[in-house]
Amino acid sequence: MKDFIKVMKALSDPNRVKVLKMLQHRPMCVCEIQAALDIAQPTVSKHLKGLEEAGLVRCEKDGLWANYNLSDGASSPYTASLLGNLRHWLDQEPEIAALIDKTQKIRRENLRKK
Amino acid sequence: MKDFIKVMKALSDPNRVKVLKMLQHRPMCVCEIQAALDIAQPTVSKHLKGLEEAGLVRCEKDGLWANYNLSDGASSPYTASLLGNLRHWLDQEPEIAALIDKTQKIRRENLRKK
DNA sequence: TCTATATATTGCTAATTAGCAATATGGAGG
DNA sequence: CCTCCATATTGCTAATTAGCAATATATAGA
Repeated sequence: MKDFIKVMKALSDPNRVKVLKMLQHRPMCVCEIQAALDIAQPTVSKHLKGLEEAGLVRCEKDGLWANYNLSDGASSPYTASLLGNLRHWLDQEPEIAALIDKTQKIRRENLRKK
Repeated sequence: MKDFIKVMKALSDPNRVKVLKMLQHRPMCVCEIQAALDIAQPTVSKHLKGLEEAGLVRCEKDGLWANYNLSDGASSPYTASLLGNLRHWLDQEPEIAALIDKTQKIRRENLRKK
C-alpha cells in the first residue's frame, strides 16, 4: 500500500507528470529539464528524486551530468501499467504538446549559464 | 491536465483507496464506510466528495442514506483505466484483505448510535 | 409539529509539500 | 591544487490537506 501511494503521489504533481511525458521522447539531464519547465534547479532535483523513489525514472550518471530516463517499470505492478498508460494519456493536451515541442529545441550545449 | 491531477490526487490517500476497494464488493453508505475505516464521519464525507469530483464514485440518495458506488469511469479516459486496474491491484495486501473481510460483517442496521 | 437519524458543511489545527535561495558535493580540466 | 560546472542538499516559507468537533441540513416517523 505504501508503495502504491508513493507512486500515486508522484503522479499528483503537474511538473512531475510533465517530466515523465518529456522522458517518453528522450533521456534528459537535470539542466535540460529545468530549461523546459522553467523552475529552479533544486526543485527539479527534488521532483526527480521523488520520481526515482517511486520507481518511475532511473538515473545514469555520466561525468558531471545526470541523465534521467523512464524506468522499465519492473519495481512494482503499478509502475509498469501507469507508465504504459501515460504513453498515450495527455498527448492531446495543448500544454503537453507545447512542452514536447519546446523540448525538441533544447540542447544541453546551449544552456551555458545565463 | 487538471482533471488528470485531480484523479491522481484522489488516489493518493490510503483511506480513499480503501473506499474504492470496498466499493468493488458492494455499494456502501457513509456510516458503513465510517465503521469500516474507523474515522470520523465528516472525514468520510470529505473523502467521498473528493472521489466523486474525480469521477471515481457516484452517489445515489435513498431517503436518509447516501449510497456510494464505483463510477462507470466514463468521465475521463483515466478513470476507466484506473478503476479497472484497481480491481486486481492491492488485493494481496493484508491490510486490504482484512478490510474487505471486516466489510462483510458490517450492516447498516447494526450501526445505531453507540 | 417535534424528534431522531444520516449526511454535509464549517472552522480549526497539525502535518505535508512545492517552491526558492544559499550552500555543499563531486567530477573535469587547467 | 584550484576553478568551473552540473547536480544534490539544506533551510526556510507559503500553500495544501487530512483530521476532528461542532453545527447545519434534510428526511422519516410519531
